[in-house]
Amino acid sequence: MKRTKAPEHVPFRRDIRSVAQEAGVSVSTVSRALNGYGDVNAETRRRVEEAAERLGYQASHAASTLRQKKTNTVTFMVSKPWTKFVDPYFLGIIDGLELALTAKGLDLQVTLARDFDNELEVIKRAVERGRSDALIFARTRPEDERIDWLEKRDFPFITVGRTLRNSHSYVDRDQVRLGRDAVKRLVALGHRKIGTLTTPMRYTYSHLTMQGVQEGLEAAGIEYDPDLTIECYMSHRTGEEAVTELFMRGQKPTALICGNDLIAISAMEGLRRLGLKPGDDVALIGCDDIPVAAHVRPALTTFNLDLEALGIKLGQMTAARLAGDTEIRHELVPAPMIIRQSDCPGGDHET
Amino acid sequence: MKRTKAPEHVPFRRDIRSVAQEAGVSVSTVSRALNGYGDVNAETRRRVEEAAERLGYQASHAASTLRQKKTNTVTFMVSKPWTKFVDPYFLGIIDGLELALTAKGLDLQVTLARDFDNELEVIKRAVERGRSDALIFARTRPEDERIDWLEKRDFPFITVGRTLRNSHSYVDRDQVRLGRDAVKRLVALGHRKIGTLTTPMRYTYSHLTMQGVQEGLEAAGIEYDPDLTIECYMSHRTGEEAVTELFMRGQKPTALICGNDLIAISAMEGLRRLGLKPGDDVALIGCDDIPVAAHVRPALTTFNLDLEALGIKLGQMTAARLAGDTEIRHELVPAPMIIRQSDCPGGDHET
DNA sequence: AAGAATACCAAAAACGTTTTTGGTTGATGT
DNA sequence: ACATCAACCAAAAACGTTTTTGGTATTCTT
Repeated sequence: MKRTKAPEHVPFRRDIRSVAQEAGVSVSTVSRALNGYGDVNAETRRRVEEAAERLGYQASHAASTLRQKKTNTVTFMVSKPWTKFVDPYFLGIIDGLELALTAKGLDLQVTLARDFDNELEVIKRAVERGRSDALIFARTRPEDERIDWLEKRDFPFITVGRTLRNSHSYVDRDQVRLGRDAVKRLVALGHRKIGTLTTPMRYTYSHLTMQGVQEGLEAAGIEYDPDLTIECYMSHRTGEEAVTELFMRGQKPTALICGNDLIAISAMEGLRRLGLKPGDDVALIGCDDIPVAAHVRPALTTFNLDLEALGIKLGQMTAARLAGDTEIRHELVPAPMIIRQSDCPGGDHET
Repeated sequence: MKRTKAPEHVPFRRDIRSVAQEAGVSVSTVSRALNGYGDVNAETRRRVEEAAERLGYQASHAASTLRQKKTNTVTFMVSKPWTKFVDPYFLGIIDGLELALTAKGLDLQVTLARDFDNELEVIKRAVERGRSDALIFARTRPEDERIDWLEKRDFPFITVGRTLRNSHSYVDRDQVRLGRDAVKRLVALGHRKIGTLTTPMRYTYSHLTMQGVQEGLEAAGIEYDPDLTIECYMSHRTGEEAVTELFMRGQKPTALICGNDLIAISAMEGLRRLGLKPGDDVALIGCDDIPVAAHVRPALTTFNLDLEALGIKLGQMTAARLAGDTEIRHELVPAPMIIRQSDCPGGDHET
């Protein structure tokens, strides 16, 4: 039992040299064999692969990264304010993303940003330390300093969501159309006084949804009343509080379009507290189709989003970008409406 | 403008040598200054830090890992079957985990396992390629091959949840006590016929909860009837279907203890379909206090779990382990009951 | 059968750090 | 004034790969 300077508890070396020795070839041949380059005999390759298998060898990621100057890793950054409440959204995306990336031999790595200010910090750190080849993040804002920084550095990235300039590749849902569709549906049901409980306006997608809502109202010949719109922050103003505030203003909408499902569900509670029956006295439409939306009473009418498909598209775009595709690409995925029970006819008798 | 062999589009080198040049010191001094070692003048250190800042320099992670033989990174593995339905659980933990780890100068990295079989694969890959110094994962099973493999390799890891042998460090919730408390509460409300909709029995925590339930029943002098227990898989048998099956068996429980909140919420719907009023005809108790639990009608009585606290504990244990603590540690966090409306008195008139 | 082409492979260089080794400078004690 | 010591720092080695360079058998061409 000869241990060639075995360090501490490690039973034996698992570096490329031990594989070379085991297979009876040179180090460089092992590398070529394992990385699938040419110039290596099929028989030799087999021997090398077997030796590697036997030793449980995998090339050190650090060493190979250092040499190749690429990590074969893509980082997805998720911001904390996001995690807390819209969880399925985030997880669905990385599910699809992971699928598409591994298919291309890329690793996915998820990092967290503690808070708003921390986001740029996290990005800088990841990029400057060279921990990944591309970055993906969501919750874009109309003016987004993360994007400014990355563009200046010419570092590959793709976002979920748009900005004002849209000078970069993104994947997004067709929020404008979603807003229009929601209004159209409610108008068709007889509603004229339609309120909106939006997600925070610092995000681009909130603006786009509102744009859709306004377009929908205009198309129906209804004047948009800003007083019927209220911004919700899940941390300190949920749908419940928003509804209360809306009615305290003296507004009596017969229908509410909600920026996400959690807002809608908590708005239901707010309505009940005011003695109104959600889905009966007041129609509600959500936005995300979170898992619980179907199980709530009344079951929530909302918009579906195929998160996995979105993630896959994201992964494919990223892989293409890393393979040399320099084109800036914009992809919109549709958001079909899921009709359940929370939207109801109404409006006429209330006016 | 002299660019010393600038590769491609990169404006200038960002390696340690350029920092050394900028600061007018040697490479080794830069390293010592930046990593906070002694033997470097305060003034010199300041100069170096400024130079690094000016150049936007961060030590290459690959290079420093290669040299130090440690990554200063901890990997949290999340299994896909988990992500889909019990999202907040997962995210809450990594929130706390990240907090504790960054406080100790460690990076958190999250990876996904596509499915059951993939889990070991992912672990092997991460460990063999040396991408992190320690591993954390959840959803432990009574016999867990991931643990066997890691123990054989003597690789540092900590789990969320227990196994049969418990030969390793873990953090867990006191599920047994939770089961007992749930029964105690329902018995106090007058229930005698108590059903259980468990989470999949392949996970240890399901067993522990059931153990608690049985202990609770025994303490109340009620015989445990296996026919009142039914296993739910969120993928193909939700609480709704489980309830249906339970009543089709001829069982008429007056109360249901549910393995998680989503089971409870979908069970409510199942009850309604049978013409029963959840929280009125049949009492329900959930398990996780997911964000929506309070907004559902009837509001769900359930058990809280301070996920962030759990994550923090996890992070601290991991950091200690990496700092040389070889002790095997077991930590249980409490699970206080959150009483809302879904549990109701009953039972007597039904028997 | 000789030269050229091909297939295969070994040796060495390079990637960007950290850490060890050893040396220089300036201050301190006698 | 000399030896000692402390403080600071530069040079070089090492980490484990990948890739380039160059060389040696083997096969192919004529």
